[in-house]
Amino acid sequence: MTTAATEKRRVILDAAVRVFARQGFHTCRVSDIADEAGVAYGLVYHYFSSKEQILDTLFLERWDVMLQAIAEADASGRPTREKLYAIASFIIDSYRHDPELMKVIIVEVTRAANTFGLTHLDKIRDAYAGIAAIVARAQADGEFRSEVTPEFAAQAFYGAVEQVLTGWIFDSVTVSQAELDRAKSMIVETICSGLERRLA
Amino acid sequence: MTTAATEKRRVILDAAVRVFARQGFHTCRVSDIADEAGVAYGLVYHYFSSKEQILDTLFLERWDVMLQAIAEADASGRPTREKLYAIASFIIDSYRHDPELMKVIIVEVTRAANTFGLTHLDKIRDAYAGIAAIVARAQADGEFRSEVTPEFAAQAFYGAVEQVLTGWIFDSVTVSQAELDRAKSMIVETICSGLERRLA
Amino acid sequence: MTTAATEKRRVILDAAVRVFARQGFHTCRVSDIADEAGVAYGLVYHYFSSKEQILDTLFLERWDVMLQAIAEADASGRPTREKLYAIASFIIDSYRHDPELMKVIIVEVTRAANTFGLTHLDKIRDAYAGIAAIVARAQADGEFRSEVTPEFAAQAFYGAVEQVLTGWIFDSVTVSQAELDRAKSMIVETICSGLERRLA
Amino acid sequence: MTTAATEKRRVILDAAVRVFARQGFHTCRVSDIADEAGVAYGLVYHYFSSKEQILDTLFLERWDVMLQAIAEADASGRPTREKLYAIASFIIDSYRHDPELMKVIIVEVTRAANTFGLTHLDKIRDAYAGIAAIVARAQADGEFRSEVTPEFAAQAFYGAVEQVLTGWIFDSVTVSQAELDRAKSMIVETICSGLERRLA
DNA sequence: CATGAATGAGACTTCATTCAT
DNA sequence: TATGAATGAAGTCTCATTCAT
Repeated sequence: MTTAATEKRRVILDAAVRVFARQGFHTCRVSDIADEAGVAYGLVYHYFSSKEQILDTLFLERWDVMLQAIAEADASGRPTREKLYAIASFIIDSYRHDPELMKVIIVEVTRAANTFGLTHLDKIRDAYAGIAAIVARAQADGEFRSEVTPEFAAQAFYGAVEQVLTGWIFDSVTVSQAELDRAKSMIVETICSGLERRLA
Repeated sequence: MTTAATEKRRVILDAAVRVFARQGFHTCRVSDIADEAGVAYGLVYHYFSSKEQILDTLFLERWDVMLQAIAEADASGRPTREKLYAIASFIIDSYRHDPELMKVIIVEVTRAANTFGLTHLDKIRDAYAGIAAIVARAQADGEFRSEVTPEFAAQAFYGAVEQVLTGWIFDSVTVSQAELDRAKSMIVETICSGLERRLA
Repeated sequence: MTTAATEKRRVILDAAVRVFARQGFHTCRVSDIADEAGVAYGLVYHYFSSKEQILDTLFLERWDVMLQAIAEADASGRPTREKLYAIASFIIDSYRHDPELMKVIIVEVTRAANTFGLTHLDKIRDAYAGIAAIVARAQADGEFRSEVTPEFAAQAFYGAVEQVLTGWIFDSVTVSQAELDRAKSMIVETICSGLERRLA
Repeated sequence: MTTAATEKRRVILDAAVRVFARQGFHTCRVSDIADEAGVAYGLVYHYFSSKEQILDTLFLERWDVMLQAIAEADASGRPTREKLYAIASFIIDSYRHDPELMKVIIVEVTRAANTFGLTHLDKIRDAYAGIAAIVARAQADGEFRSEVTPEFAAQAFYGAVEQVLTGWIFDSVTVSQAELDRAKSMIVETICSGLERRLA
């Protein structure tokens, strides 16, 4: 595989992000992707075996980076708030860096698990599990109270992040850096305050 | 319109819930709905103008009841925790009462706003706005601190509820009454504790 | 069959004329006719066995009157120009009296013989034959020259009349009485002058 | 677009002529065209956006040639009878050369303007206008008398031609060259004699 | 690697007609 | 006579995928 070949593959993937973001996975045609990429129809099938595999690729590329970010946060010895702040930051910064890709991943994959055939459910749950692990450790350390399960805490945290992103995605307005940072703080502040052990 | 006529319409709607829940809106065929309902193909089009309109009808029927529940919670003079508990209860009890319908509404509508053409975005936002109003009132009363916006608070609350439901939906296991009640408590406890003003 | 029953039948036929004229036979639905007539769907099938039979009825009702007018013109002892003038008059006056009915007969039947399954071809040809008979008699009398066949002469005459009507039908403007009369004269003058024996 | 590609498009068009002529536009299915052409169903939609567009294409291809023939007749300095003879010849020779195509154009388009949505009305009228222009010139030159309008003259002429063709089309017998030529003469002789100024 | 013509199964929707009341 | 709910066959168009060049 030459470099040129690899580049075409990338061109198609990038075009697919724009097309999926604009028209939605189900509504767009493979030819729309080819057109957007400026390549011939058949070339898409040279690099990918199906339309779905393109979405798979886009999702996995990004999600694996996120799983890694969660793992790193967990492994760092920092305070729990900082760990969760790092994760919220990673996701929100991903949105800032490539809002179309995040729109596709959230709208077409994580929020559409049913339609997508439950293919990526395990991968998605890996993220919740990673967050839950951080919470469990905080509970073990007495930092977080144990009245809620780590699984629920992860759902609340991730649910808040995704809900905020979803709002931005469908508002179709550009979000300022300040707003992005404000959101990170609000999420961590609210959820962590809700989870922390209260002093007597 | 006779009673019999109305009943057939209902039979079709109920069948559609089961089919949408089982196969997904995009994947199922109109004939699947007709078969499930035990009526002729064409009768579906006698009562509904398209497959999409069936989903619209199911969503609006239920969502309007929920908007009403939110409005009632807001109007009640009860403490904020109780208001939010009432809302979480309403949604979770809806799930217990008819998990398939809730699956359809969440998976095919509220979490699929893009695919669905943004048709119901305003309706969906009405719910967030109703919750935000409750939070805003609590902040005005000094009960909740003002560091987070009511809009974010609503997103965090609703996001947590939906995330929990989504978990159940894709676990495809029956959830016990105790688990349902536990979830209500955890959601309200976590989010409200996160939002309440702390004593000095 | 009571009078009331007969009247409903007529109401449906009259409604069908308007609907066929407005939407075309192929494009309209039987329900459109029922709606236009203000009767229930099924009643149309009480009086007529099919949509096509309604058109058949409308056509035959009118066409038989025209065949009679042609026969009467032929039987009258008047000069040939007057015979043909009577026929052109009959057709054009039919248009003035009920343009929608004539539109339906011409557009959906006489000019659409193929689509309509050739059902009425013989009836239509009866009209040509009647006109041809008049021409043949004029040729036999030495009034018309014999260089053209009576069949062709009938085609030229009827073709001119229908073409003029078709023009009005698709102009969708109201035609004044003067224009109608002018057309009668032009048709007879042109065709008869073209057919008459020239003096040496 | 390679030559092979273009050829398949032509194959489909030619097959459509046969199918439309045999079964009628409304009665035939797109699959009939594909079968007749010996190509896959979808290929029809690769080259044409709808069944109607196939008919459009067939009509416009031929009609534009006819408009050109009319324009050339008008532009030639020849006597009016020769101009009109050229036009009648063109149309009748078109029928001899490809009776199925002419059947389709006349039955499904020019005589079915209503059904066809009036799409081509302007194009059709261009032909009448071209003939009317020839008549108007003859009137201005004193060759034709001015008692009839050029528009009517064009209708009478074209109406006669189309009526003759329609007769052949529905007779479904092969017409000899002699009959074709005879028809040309009769049309021109009759209409022109009817239009010409008479000597005092 | 690159092209885009060719394939054909599949789904929605329409609507003439029937029939129970 | 009158109603309109119920039926289901039929047809257009879409589009993912394949394949010859």
